[in-house]
Amino acid sequence: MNLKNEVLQELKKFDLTYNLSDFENLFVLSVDAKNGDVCLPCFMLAKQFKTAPNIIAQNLCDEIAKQVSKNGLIEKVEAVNGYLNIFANKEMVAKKIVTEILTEKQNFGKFDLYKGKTVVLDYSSVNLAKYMHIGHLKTTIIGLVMKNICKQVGYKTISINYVGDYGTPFGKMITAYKHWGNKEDVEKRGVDAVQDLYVKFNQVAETDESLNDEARLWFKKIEEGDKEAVELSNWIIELCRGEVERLCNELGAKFDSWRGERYYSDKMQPVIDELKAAGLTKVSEGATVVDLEEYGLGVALIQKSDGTSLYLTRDLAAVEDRYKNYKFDKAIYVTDIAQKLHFKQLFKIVELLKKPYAGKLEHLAYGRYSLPTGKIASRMGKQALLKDLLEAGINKSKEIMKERGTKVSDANLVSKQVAVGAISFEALKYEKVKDTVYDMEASLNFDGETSPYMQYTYARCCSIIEKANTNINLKEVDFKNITSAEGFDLIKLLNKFPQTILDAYEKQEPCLIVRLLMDIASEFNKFYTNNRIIDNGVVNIKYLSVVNAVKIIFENGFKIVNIPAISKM
RNA sequence: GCGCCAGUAGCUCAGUUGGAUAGAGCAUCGCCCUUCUAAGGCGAGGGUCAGGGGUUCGAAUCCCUUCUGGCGUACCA
Repeated sequence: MNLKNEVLQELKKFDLTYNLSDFENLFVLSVDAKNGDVCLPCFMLAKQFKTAPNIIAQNLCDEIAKQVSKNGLIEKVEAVNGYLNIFANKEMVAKKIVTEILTEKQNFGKFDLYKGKTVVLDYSSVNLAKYMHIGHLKTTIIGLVMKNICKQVGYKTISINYVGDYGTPFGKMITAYKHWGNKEDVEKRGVDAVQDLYVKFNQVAETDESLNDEARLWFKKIEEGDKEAVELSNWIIELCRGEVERLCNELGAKFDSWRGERYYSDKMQPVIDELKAAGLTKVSEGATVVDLEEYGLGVALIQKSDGTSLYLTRDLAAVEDRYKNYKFDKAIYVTDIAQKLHFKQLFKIVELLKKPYAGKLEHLAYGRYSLPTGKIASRMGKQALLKDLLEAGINKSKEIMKERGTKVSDANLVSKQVAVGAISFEALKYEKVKDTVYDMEASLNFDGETSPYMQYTYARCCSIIEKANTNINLKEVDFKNITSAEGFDLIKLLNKFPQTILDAYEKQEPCLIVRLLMDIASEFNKFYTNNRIIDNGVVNIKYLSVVNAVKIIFENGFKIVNIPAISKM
């Protein structure tokens, strides 16, 4: 239910000296339950009516108090410090919210606002020849969760892992292989060996600039279709691909398409021709560029002076292809904030070309990770790898279950679910734009505000419901005299779920959902400590209905934020 | 140099779009398992909201400015 709106509707029935319809947007949900459910700061009214705010609040309070009816939504009003605090009828509100949740179940918090529309999400998109590390976490998880959020508001979603299987990095790989690689070793150790070669390349290239020239030459050969170059790069990619696919699967990131950059290797010429025909290009220092200075976007490079393509060139070809395939209404690119200018340039060029998808492209940019020791980079070697984090999470969880003597049917599955939850949470817990120092130890601390805490709370709900083993007849549920501590505050939090989904969608901010779920977990644990749902074998139906509602919200919410719901842990 | 982003408790972060006494978790120190899962609950200490101006009934939030950090700024992605 929309508590604020319904309170406003109720207020309209009252006969008041001040016409409140002009001030509807001033009403807010109270932050603190002691100040009621909805409140009106009267300071703006004070200005308009040239009367002190506390007097206006008191006048309103007196008028409303005389008119509140026993069966109305508004139960009580108070005037405090220039605020009019409105207390809703707890019994009615609780009943309505719990009924809505238990009736709508998995559809609670679902919308069909964008029904019939398609959104394409480009996320994860990692370089196949390197290990996935903590720096790849946000794109993968935030992308996946944004997809879920888009689905939740009605979109048809297409998820694309636009993998890095092309470009200068592969020129580097071939160069390194030619200098220091050996076939057997690479075939045997796969991505491990490839990663070592990449590190070696960067070490040597620091002092020997000719190595980079060699790499660019190898990339030129790849692009020109040179047999050896193409075969070598394909070979490396196929050896490494499995590792990325496996990890994405483990994390629950499924993709509709794995079409990577390489696919566009022979589809860029039309794009370049089109840009030329539109008179947008010029040749500068031997390279083909689009000058975007007049828009404050610098110069966009389309073709290097050696004739090879760039990321931007491929992105132009890719977006054209995606529009042709999916006729999307919106496309979201989930990357690091460092690529901001790149996407601004891409979007501007698309606009200048007057493409039908101009204005439909969005860049969801997130802040970067660093390590306590400094920058994180694949060329530094194997640091903060996702596979290690996953493994450490599994071990930690197993250890705790062993200590606690928890008996679950499949300890391997549960510990993996805990680890996946912890990894998802790591990527989602803060506002996306924040730069984050990644501390493995801290992310494996399962006490306090963590994903295991939420999962554990959910397991508590399941355990109670199982033990109660009682069907709820909603008509018999009575919230008479319910207090804040008896679940009313908790119920009001549950009611925020649908609006939070919409906020998360509009702001592209998945952490809003995670934070609400965390607040619910915390409030539930208070509720759980203060009230006995089953007392001496007698089930309190009122409380049990709240537990069921909490369970539904967790299930709906967890599914969106990629945290597995575990019924026993 | 220019542009973008950030700066809140020892640490990591919230702060509902300008509202009431700035809140959580971690860490530290206490308390609570013969009753529904202690991965839990309760309590204590901890603050110049980076500094300085301004806007107004009212600012962590908006504007200006300085400082600090990150990123970008033509042949990487």
